[in-house]
Amino acid sequence: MADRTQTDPVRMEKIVSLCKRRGFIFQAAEIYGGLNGCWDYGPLGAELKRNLKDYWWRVHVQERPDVVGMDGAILTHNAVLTASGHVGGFSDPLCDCLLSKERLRADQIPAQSGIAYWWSGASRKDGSWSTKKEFSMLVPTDGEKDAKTARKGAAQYYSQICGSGATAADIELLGERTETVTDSTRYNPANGSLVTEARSFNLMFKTTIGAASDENDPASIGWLRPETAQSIFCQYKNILDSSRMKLPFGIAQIGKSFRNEINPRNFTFRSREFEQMEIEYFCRAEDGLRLTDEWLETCLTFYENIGIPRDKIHILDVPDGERAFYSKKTYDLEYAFPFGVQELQGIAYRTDYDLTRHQEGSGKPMEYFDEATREKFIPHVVEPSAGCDRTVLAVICEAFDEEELGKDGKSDVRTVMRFHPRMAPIKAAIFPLLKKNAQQVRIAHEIEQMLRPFMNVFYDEAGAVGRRYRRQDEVGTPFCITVDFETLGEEGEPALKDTVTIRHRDSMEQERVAISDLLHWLLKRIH
RNA sequence: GCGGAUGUAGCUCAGUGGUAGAGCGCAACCUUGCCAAGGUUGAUGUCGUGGGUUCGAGUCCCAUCAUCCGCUCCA
Repeated sequence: MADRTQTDPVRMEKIVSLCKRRGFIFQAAEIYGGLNGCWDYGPLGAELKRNLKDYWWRVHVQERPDVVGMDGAILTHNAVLTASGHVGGFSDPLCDCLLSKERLRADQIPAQSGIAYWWSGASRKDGSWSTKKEFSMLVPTDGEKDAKTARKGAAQYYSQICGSGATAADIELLGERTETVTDSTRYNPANGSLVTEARSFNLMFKTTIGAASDENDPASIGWLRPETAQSIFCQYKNILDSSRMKLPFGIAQIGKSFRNEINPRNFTFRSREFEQMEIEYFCRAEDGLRLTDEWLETCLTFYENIGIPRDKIHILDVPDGERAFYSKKTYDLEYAFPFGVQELQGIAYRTDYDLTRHQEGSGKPMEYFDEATREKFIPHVVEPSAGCDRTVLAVICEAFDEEELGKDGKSDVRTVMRFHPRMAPIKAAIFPLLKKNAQQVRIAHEIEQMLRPFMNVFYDEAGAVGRRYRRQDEVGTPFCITVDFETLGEEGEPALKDTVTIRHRDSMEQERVAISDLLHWLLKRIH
């Protein structure tokens, strides 16, 4: 297995730079200094993302008789997320060690007893600095630390906050007192240092609903959904009743979700606002594990069909103990981004956990009645859940290539985005060989008008044709169509009249296609 | 959230407290007969933002925002 920690920051910088330069992805609110964790898609990025979503929807919903779609509200009822466990559990109490600065999960600090040494402050022995900030070190009853170690730790702490390069030896501790503590979770077990007050980081965006809303009134609390899944579970019964679906069947949704990430990082990979492509596939309990494996295969095929080869996807069979407690099986599909191997998608067998929670929370029955077996039960669910923006980023990273084309000793690097044609933002570019040739220009425009209703195309006549090819390479246009002198029938074989040159992005090779065949020729390749 | 680094034209980056720069890109015209970098002309900057020091700040100081790296986190 490849080294999971291997990174290539230079490559990533080039990708980010190209994304901005060519209009794929910009930082949100850039002119105001940027908004942390938010990104905007430019003209080409919007096309790319739309191509991904459209293809996903076509393959997973429209081409399958057993999956239907929905589009749920982003604003979410407080009760929904209370029942799902998000309101109570979607936050972690965190605190920081004052001495080592490491971050700790407050609920994972063991209770310790012993003598706590407190200081009311400290000063530098040369008198150049002093503080009245309190600090404490614990000497546990059963530990190896003693008062001397505690004082040493305190001196180290104060020397750090002194900020003028003082060492622990330069510091004088003030106002020492001791206190017996029992079962305290306020001290870092690793070094005995006091930790900061636990702060709860709720990862959900809270809001209030209604003009006379009161944020203390539970009835007016609303949330931006942290995942699309919950609206599927909430509407499961309505969809079942209105669509006449029979188990096993799935409900798919593409839409925005929001998480107030503590630390957005890695370009669009971890954003505060992101789009998900999720399916909840409902089934009988005995089919859950088998269907999880089937969905794994379906998803791998999907990635292959958008230009991410199977061998680039790492399949992580999440082991016992690392899965969510309700999940009997989870696969994480990971991709080797230039910033490391990271999760693209999860496929989780979630049992009947979610529907059961909502049955309890709402008091409404979530059961399914199986006519064949005369059984009534809450269906189990397999959840293939993919990050849309992450997948766009993976498609971009996978497509990015720099090809060495140097000749005659001159170096020439061709930057080319090798998008799968069905993902490419621009499907074909149309050029007249010479913009001075009115006939070529006219025919090129006619071809543009002919193709435009069916696909995104781009007309260009500026500069030498070679330069135009290269410009299209950089945005990943798979086909360039050139109207030349053969098209006009003025030169070459008469058979070439009304044909055009098609130049392939990846191989740079050319072939001739009749104008009358063009539309069919292209549709076959971009579908 | 902590620590480190960075922030100057669309991009990549120079810039010693004293007039804002280069290469590429972009626009127009010329040239161009199929794979970039030929010619002429041109546009583009509150030097991330806000304070401060100074006669004078892109440069020094403080704060803040953002990005990257390392921690941490990622139900």
